[in-house]
Amino acid sequence: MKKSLNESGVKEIARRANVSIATVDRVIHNRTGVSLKTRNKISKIIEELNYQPNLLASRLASRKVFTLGILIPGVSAETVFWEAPLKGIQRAATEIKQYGFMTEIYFFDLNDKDSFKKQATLMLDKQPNGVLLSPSFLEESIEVASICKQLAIPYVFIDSNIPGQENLCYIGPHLFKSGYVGAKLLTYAISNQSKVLVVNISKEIDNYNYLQIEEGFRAYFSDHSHTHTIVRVDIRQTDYPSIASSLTQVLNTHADIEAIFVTNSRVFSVANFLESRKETNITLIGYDFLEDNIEQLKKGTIQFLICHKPEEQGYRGVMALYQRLLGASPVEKEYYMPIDIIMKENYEFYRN
Amino acid sequence: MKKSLNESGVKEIARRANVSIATVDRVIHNRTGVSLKTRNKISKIIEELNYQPNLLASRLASRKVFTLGILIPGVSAETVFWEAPLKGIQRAATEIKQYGFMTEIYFFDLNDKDSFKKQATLMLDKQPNGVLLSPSFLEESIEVASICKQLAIPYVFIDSNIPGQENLCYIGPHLFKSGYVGAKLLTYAISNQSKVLVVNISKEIDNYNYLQIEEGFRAYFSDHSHTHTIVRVDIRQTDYPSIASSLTQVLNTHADIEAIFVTNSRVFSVANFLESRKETNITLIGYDFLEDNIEQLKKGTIQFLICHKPEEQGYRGVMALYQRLLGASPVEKEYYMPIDIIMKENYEFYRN
DNA sequence: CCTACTTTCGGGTACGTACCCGAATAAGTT
DNA sequence: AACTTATTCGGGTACGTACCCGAAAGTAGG
Repeated sequence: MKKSLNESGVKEIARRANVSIATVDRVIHNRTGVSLKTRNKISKIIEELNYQPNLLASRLASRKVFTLGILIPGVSAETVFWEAPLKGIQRAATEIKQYGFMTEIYFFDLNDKDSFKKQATLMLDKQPNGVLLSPSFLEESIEVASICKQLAIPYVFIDSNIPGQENLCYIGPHLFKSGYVGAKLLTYAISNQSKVLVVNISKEIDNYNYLQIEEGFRAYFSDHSHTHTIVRVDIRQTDYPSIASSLTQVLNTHADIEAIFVTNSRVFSVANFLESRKETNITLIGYDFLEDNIEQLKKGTIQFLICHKPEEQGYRGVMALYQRLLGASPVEKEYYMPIDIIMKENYEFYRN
Repeated sequence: MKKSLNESGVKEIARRANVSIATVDRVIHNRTGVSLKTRNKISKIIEELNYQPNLLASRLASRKVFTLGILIPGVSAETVFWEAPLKGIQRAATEIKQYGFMTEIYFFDLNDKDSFKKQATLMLDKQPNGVLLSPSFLEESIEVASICKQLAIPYVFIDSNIPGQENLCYIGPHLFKSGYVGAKLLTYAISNQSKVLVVNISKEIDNYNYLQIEEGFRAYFSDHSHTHTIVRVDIRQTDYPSIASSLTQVLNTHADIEAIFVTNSRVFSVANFLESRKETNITLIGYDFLEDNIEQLKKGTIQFLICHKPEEQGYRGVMALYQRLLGASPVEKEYYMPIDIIMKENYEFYRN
């Protein structure tokens, strides 16, 4: 079994144009040193042959190493979520390593703007060939973006987006629609004219995300001539005692709450709370495929989890840069992740 | 930016073992012509260095061409479903083409056992290096499997499985659980003690699949001390008039049906029927992300679609063979697809 | 017309692996 | 011991592209 003779390829182009391989190569990489006349002739032949460079040979021959800078939140007890994107990033990293891609990951603290700035500087100082970041802090992220733009470094946002930037692409959820779906799921479990509670647990940060989700959530009710009452509570401390005390207060004031929608992955805390209070009649919906959440899903304390494939976000983010730098195929500007619905009955087959 | 000097690689191994590159190569591909002593020495060094061959160089240098034989149902008005796996297969095919993989697709008629046999023979006569098939016909598929086994050709099942075969892997849904999920979704929309209808529309074939789904569906109700009545109907003709007449009859006999569960992708026909009858109070659930189904989902005639990522099934099926033949990484024996839930509110982000 | 410099181009080697061919050595035979 | 045959091994080229280096051709200034 032999490979079919390669009819296209630099060699063939060179033959047809009566020039050397080196000259063809110059045209392909539009380097200098080719007269306009030959350049045109060669370009035309390339066009005709619909030449596709052999990526294998190309990467093998090239001594160039591409460096990718990744800027994401570090994983802590409070940010378990970021385990998944990290895993995806690492998977992509090993995959493209043999193609000469080096990946450097910089972790920042989600509770500390300065750490973001610091890590960003560290990253950019290395002048990477591509950047992937989670734009958790609006202003600071825009600054990173503008520096990248200046240095002609393509950059990709994951998990949350900043519209209007010239990023290579965004890979993450459509938060508004996601909240919308959450509301829809809620309505399956509650009666008319009932009271629902929206819970946001986070340390003031990243409530940019939160706002869009809640907006979508509320939009569903207003789109469907709602007869429900929406109560909301913000919990700024992420430790369990704080959460418990806040929730106790709310549930005491509103004894008739039928359902709770938690806007991020900390649903399990709320679930723990409900469990301890032996509240079995409250429907609970939240976000993300975390171990703690799945545990409560299995027990039935949580009814639905919404998930946006965080691991795939990380993976695709890296691969988008890879594609771009190799120029293999164009990159979609906005890659919205599916809004996946996870229940007790289908969680075991879910791929994060 | 230069690539870091390659510390591992055949050259380094050869240097350390005091042999030539050719000899190292012989050991790596366990070819003959190496004395046991040198073979062991080299093996040990390979172990120590944790040598990973450079796939790029390997594929480039190899003149070998791998052929993959694909055996799946052809796409027709009745089997639109198979568009998706086909698309995935083609995507994978173009991706691995530059690595020297040729893909040949053989289509058979889902209503014609003989066409399956015929296409299978055509495929196997070419002695492909790997086989991907949808084992739609039990006996005939087992025969294909045994021939492959004999010829030492790895083979992969997609969409439905035949347990106990020595296939490289299975890629597809867990049908029982899928039916289970369907039942769960139904219960969100119906009242207690109501009557539900299970509809199976297919020409006698592939009811192997159907049985598992219905089993799961029923299991949910019995697991949850059901108070529901389940009516079922088999429709052996897939044209609309036949479906309409069957359904008319059923709905006339059972006027109090609250929900319908269709066991495959032909839900849209049922939806059309309900629409024409102006039945807006019946909950409808079915399978697959087809254009016709989405249309009815948007209109609200269908409440839920369950989907198992058919396109990804095709893609992954091919890639499993690719991985195996290149020996890059081991292949999971059973790759169950997620059981995805699609509603009006999240369909636009779904990736098939 | 000669020298100095710029532009345009081709030869050739390298990337890491696959594999052919023939040489050297070992084993067996008369 | 001489010769045949089998076994073991190394040299070297090829895969398709990248890129270095130096040669040839063209341009300008005197």
